[in-house]
Amino acid sequence: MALPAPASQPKSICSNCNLAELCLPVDLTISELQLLDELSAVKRSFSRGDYLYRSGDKFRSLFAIHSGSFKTQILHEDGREQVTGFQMAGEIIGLDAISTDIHACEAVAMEKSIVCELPFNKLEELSRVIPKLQRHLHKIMSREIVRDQGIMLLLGSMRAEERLAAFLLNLSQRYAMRDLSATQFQLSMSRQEIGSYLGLKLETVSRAFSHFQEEGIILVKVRSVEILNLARLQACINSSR
Amino acid sequence: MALPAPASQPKSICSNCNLAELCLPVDLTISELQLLDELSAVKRSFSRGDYLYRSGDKFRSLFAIHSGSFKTQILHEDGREQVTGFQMAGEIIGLDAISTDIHACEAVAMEKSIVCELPFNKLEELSRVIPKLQRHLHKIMSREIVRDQGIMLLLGSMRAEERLAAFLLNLSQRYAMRDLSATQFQLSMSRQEIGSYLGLKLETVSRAFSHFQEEGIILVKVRSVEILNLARLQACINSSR
DNA sequence: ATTCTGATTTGATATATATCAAACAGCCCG
DNA sequence: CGGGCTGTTTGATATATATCAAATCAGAAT
Repeated sequence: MALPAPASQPKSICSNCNLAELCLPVDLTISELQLLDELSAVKRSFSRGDYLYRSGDKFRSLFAIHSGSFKTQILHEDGREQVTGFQMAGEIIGLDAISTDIHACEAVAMEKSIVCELPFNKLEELSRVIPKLQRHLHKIMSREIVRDQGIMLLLGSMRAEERLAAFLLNLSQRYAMRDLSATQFQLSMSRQEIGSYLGLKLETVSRAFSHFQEEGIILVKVRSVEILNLARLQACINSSR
Repeated sequence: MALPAPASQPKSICSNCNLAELCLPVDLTISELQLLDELSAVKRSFSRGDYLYRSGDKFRSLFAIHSGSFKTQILHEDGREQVTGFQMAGEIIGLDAISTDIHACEAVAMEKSIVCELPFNKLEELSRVIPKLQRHLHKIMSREIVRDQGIMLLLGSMRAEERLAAFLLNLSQRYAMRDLSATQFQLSMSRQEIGSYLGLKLETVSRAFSHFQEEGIILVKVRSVEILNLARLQACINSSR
């Protein structure tokens, strides 16, 4: 596969956000839910371009994206930057910071977004008391590891068009999971950002889009994409080198 | 940076292995240590080429590498494979499987190796009782996420020689951490495996080695490497494109 | 020591992607 | 409504890496 896609679904931990199945953690008892309220997650909102956190910031909380979307990126001294992911509603970010208590990357809002702050200390306390929450947290972290390894596969062994196909299919699945159209959507990121994520230059991304359109696989007009033939997009990924 | 290297040190959880500071978890009280013994981690040994687990295997345990080393790799349907890491003594593998209860990648011994099996259920139970262990486990998972993102940066934005330099420096640091020479070591992996890890073909890896040698930065004779000039190797990584 | 096998190095060439450059389109703001 | 800005597309060309091929080397088995 590659970009193995949020395997089942990106359940988050944010109890008081109303994303239903997406955001509520598995099946907890009433008393467990009451405990969860202790998290009393603060909500904060962000506009396009706002930083949720920056590289070097002290770590205190994980963040559940309530609405909108973010990108995470690493900066290298010499100005190079690498987008490491695009996160959408129901997903958790900030996991990288647990390791050193300092944020290793930065998170930038791609559009108007609302985020629940989940103080990590409380999360740890609660997950000592609620085994289901503990397991949930572990799964979320592990899922991130699997996702990252999928991207390593993509970057290490796929060619440009395969990468773009994998990217589009991944978006498609994630939209579907949120009961949005799997075949028609708006991209919230630029060609340049897609390129950074996929390890390609923006011109290469643009050419790959154009080529898919010539082939009748997608319809693309700048930021709006329609997938005409999911199967052929899938097939792209298996063309190997 | 890139390949940010096990930030502080790869402390593991395996209480009854005697790797001293590497393998013992932080500072626990006597009673906590006694609890840890409940893990009663079984030790298993492996020869070069043996599988510790395969993709698709049911997940039960994490594994602490007691001695020797492993590689982990993902297989793609069409035969492509991507080495996702080389792990050495004191490091924990299997984290990717927590997500789905199924191993997402496979782990193969690179040499004679001994491994402590850490049943994950017990680990979760214990970490509910020993907050330090809980935190430790979270840090290990987070460290893996940071490591993976470093590799994404490497694969997404570095050229061949930079990648090899980053790889050698990462090995160097990890050997140093284990009180082995930071400048002279044997590679346990082939050019082909290095290539897979770095997203390059084996010939490209070989040429990069040769070029570093011509430049007087390293001395390389097939599997044995001596770094003559750490600073210049560092400098390679910042040459950007 | 000798042969065999697979890994590594090195060279010649092909190819995918980057780079440079220009035209074009969408959009904000006066 | 018309600049001007920024992002996108497209073309021409350069370049890094892959591919193909052959020679060499190292280590294992005999």
